[in-house]
Amino acid sequence: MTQTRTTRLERGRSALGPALELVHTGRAPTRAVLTSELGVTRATAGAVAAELEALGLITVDSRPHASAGSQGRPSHRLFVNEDGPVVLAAQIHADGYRAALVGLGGRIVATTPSCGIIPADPAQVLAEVVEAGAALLRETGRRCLGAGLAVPSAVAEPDGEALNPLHLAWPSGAPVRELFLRALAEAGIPGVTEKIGFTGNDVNLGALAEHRHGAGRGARHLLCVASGHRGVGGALVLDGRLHSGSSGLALEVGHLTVHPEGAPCHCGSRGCLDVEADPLAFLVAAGREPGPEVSLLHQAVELLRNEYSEPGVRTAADLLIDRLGLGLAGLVNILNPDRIILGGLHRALLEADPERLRAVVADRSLWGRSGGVPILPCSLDHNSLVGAAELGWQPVLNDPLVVLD
Amino acid sequence: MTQTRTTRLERGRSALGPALELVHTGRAPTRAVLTSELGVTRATAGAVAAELEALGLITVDSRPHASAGSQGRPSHRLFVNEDGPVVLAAQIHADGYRAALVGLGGRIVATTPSCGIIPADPAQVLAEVVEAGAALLRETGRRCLGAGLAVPSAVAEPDGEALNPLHLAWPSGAPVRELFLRALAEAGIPGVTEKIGFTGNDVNLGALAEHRHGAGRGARHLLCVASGHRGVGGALVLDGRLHSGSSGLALEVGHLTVHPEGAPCHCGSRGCLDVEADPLAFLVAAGREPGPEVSLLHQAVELLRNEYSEPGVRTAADLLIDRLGLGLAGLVNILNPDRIILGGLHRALLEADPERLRAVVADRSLWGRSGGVPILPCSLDHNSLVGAAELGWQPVLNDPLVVLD
DNA sequence: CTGGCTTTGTGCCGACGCTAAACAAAATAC
DNA sequence: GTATTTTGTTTAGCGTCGGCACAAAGCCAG
Repeated sequence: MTQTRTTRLERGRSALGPALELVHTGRAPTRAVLTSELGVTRATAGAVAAELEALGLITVDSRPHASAGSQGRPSHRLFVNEDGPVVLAAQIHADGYRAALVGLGGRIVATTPSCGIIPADPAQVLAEVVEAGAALLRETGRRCLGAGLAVPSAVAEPDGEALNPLHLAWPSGAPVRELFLRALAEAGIPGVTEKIGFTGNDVNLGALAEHRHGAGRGARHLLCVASGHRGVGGALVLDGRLHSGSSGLALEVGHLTVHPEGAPCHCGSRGCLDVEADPLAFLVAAGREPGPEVSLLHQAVELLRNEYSEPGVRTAADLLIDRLGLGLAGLVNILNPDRIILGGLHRALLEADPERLRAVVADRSLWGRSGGVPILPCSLDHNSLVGAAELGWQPVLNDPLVVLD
Repeated sequence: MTQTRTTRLERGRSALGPALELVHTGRAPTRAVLTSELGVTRATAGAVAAELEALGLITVDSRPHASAGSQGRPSHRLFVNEDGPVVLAAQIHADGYRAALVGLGGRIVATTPSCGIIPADPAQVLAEVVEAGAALLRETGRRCLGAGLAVPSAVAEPDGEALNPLHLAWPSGAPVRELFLRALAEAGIPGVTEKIGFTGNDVNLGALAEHRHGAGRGARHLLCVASGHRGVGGALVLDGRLHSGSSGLALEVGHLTVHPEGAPCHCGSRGCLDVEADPLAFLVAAGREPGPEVSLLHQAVELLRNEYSEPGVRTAADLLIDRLGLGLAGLVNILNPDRIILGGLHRALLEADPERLRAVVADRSLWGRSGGVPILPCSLDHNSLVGAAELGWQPVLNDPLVVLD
């Protein structure tokens, strides 16, 4: 119990938020790093750390630990408080929905199994998933500071409507943010009064999670591309902030042309990435009849992992890698990211033949410098869920004193 | 002479920079607006304005002026100081080079005529253009606070090398930023010691200028596309900041596929925007033999403006509008900007048939909401030059107290 | 083991940049 | 002319952070 806090920090915009974000994203393991990262003095960093500890958000390990061999006094280490508050995260996807409690640092504290049936009524789905989350809160007794939701469709800003949720039987334009907030209010979940944030596209939120806690950590301009059930989604994190466009419709990368003579697409064009490099396209290219029992993504990934040695599967994979590479090269020319992360089927394609994909991207993007961008598989389980939690954490990261209510 | 400044503001990060930027971009005509835009109290806004006035950067008109009919005490109006310091702006383009002095607010105070010959040695060109700028400084007796340079090629970060300057006889990889800084030092221009900024791609800088002073003012996500001599350039301003990618190569939009069966491009693909919608493509489509006397851009724009009624010209224009629209639609799907500004030949195409272009973009981008993005012609003369000046102004906008040296 | 050296953490004081609140000024509304 | 609205200024005060001195805790040299 360190009660020796002397400089009382009061509510307002101070270094508290940035400091918490550094610990949250694992970039501030000690007070010393906090000092240099924030650009403040040791005195300030110490006071900020003490305040965050007093708020119950972080813990400090004062015991001497095996130091890294450098001389000088060893630092005390800072951790997010594993037993601290959580946010409620919810995800709707093609195979079902899932609720979880996520702590600082992006750690999933508790989760429900994925429920496999999606009712056609968005309000009912959201009420069910929020109730599942509320049950987790009751079981664990954790304090809840916010909530976030990931949906498998574009989310129109500023009102948060789900546009063209192709994988679900939902109507286009369903006001998911409003329905989610209403469900939270009905379930008595606190900390969700604000009208901003809280709902986002799953690929976007997965990208945000990867940037903060996964393979995208440290990237300045991060591009994520992932194929789920049908179609291809993209997301872009610029200087730590999600770019979702002026109305939430950015990175609709599914309609890049990657095969001019290719299959027709519902958008009216031909050979779009959406129809040339998604799970269905892979199964068809490999000559398999897609079955209805499990998701197309699951079938495609299993086929790729288990039967890659078969020539037909290998050929289909090469074809999709080439198409995907062409699309990524186009994005590289436009966005010039310093890292690319792939999810879903595209992750499996990358892992099947990393060199082929990298070569295609480097070959078709301008100048080797830009073409040499690292391409990595995503590294988090349930990254959309963790990303949804980031939405709920954001007010706390902006001003940790909101914890005091 | 208002000497009644009481609250002395000292060097450091205060509201001075944001306040100056608001006046600079014309978004703070009065102290009252400054108060609300900065989110500070009237007392602070007043002190900040007084300090900026004392620094010689802005002027205050205390005389009563014809108020806008609203009740309450009329505001005093704030202006950038027309007789204040300037920055040296330089531009290299296909037709020559030009130097200018640019004040706050993006106003061109003095400019040289465009010199029509570009020597093959970058160092010599930059020495000449800087010397022309130095001569302007001597003539006008203005104080110089910085400098900026616009070049017609991608500029690789972080070192500032010109990549593939197709329009010039320069070698690719010429270290233009270093050469520019050296020329400035030789000419004794002050305020250019820092190693960051100061050199950028002309379309990027034009976009920045349009965002701050022209048709892009107020846009949150601004996309600019322009065709100059050959090829097509793009630029993106996000939340007021230029996105030039992780290595300065973003928005190389010239290789979007807009005509799958189109002409081969040096990038290895076919039907790229670069070869389908630039001035040469237009002249060829209209059945004209491009002459060597003036620039291709000039020939194309003149043809479009003077002979639009001729069927062949009209048909060629429609063709290019369709190609350009396809490329813009692809960009809209990826970037979801809230405004698009066109320059060069594309501006002329827009003005020739605005409805056709808007219809193509709306038709080929997803969802009307995203497709309804406003498309405007650029509105500044010499926007690249003004944008280059913005690079020079940036340190002053970050901390106006640098004026004190 | 002892005495430097280096790095980290803390207590104290002051300064800077802002807010809050009262007051003053200049216009319109009635 | 008086009330109301909006803008600008003055004064007091507070919060956050920098500067500095000092203490603590580990290496390293002898």
